Amino acid sequence: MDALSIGEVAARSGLAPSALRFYEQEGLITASRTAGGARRYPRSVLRRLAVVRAARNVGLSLPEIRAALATLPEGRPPTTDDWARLSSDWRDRLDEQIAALEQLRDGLTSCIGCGCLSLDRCALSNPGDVAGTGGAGARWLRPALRRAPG
Amino acid sequence: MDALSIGEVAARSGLAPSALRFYEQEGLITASRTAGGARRYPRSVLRRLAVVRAARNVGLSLPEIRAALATLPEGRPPTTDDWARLSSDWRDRLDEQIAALEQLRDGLTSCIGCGCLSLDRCALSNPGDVAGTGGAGARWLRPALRRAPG
DNA sequence: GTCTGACCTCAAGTGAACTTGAGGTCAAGG
DNA sequence: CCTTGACCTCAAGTTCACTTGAGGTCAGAC
Repeated sequence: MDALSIGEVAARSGLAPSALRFYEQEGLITASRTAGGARRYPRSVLRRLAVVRAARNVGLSLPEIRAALATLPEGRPPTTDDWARLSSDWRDRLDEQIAALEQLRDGLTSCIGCGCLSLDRCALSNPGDVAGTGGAGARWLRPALRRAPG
Repeated sequence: MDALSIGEVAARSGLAPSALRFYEQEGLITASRTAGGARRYPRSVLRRLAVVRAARNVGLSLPEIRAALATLPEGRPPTTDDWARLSSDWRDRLDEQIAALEQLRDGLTSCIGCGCLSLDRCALSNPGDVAGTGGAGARWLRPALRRAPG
């Protein structure tokens, strides 16, 4: 009654079963097992997944989310205080992202029609630096928004 | 005098030589060759690369940028009108991204402390849907901002 | 004449966040 | 008993925007 199968959690959360297994592997959620080896999730996993999704939307990576979740109690839903702390951190992040985009947009607006696009000085080509990357692979900054389930 | 080597273009644009070769391969820029086979770029490539960077900052993919560049004259710098058209399109994109982030932030703000995070109704978990993905691989929405060169 | 540095090509690797596929188990229904 | 469906594991594939590495060419300085 209180134990959900992976299929049920997938349906209710909008995540694919493969994503749920992956999240477990990454330490974002946990599951008990039936005698046969099938995963059983407590209902609270849905709320936890909602938190994960919110964090992803804010632009956190899975390791960062894991760290944030580690500050929450594993077994029971987060208290009002827990949630207030996390969500206020995330709001700050969003504010930063919005500010960066606005800066870029304003630079763009002031550039329209001027053809000024010079490498060192145009606000468009050189938005306020936001983060460094380093290493190989695709290097982009935080994604703005991710899709929510249908 | 008017022909730049790949090393010079890399230094002036802040892009790695490998990135310049890659962009050429992807059809974003072109280069002539010396007798020995080394690339020679006209000075205008710097402006073109600035446009590419601006477009990346706005969140366009390389194929999208290629399409946008295809509407510009290849040999000479874009006219004021060309640039006005592109940059106004991009500004609209930025406006959309900003609006989506603000919606998310406002949902987050209204959620702080309420612990309401319910799967179907919370604005945080379900921001206004912005785009669909589909297919395999990493699926995130447009990155917010990319770093400019030092 | 050889060394150095800048350049070349082509194939394969990188990171993130998952998905896909192959091959197998388990419980319930007919 | 056999099939169907839901589940399991583990390895490999996917996208994007590049980087890295191996192996080679070429021009100028010493």
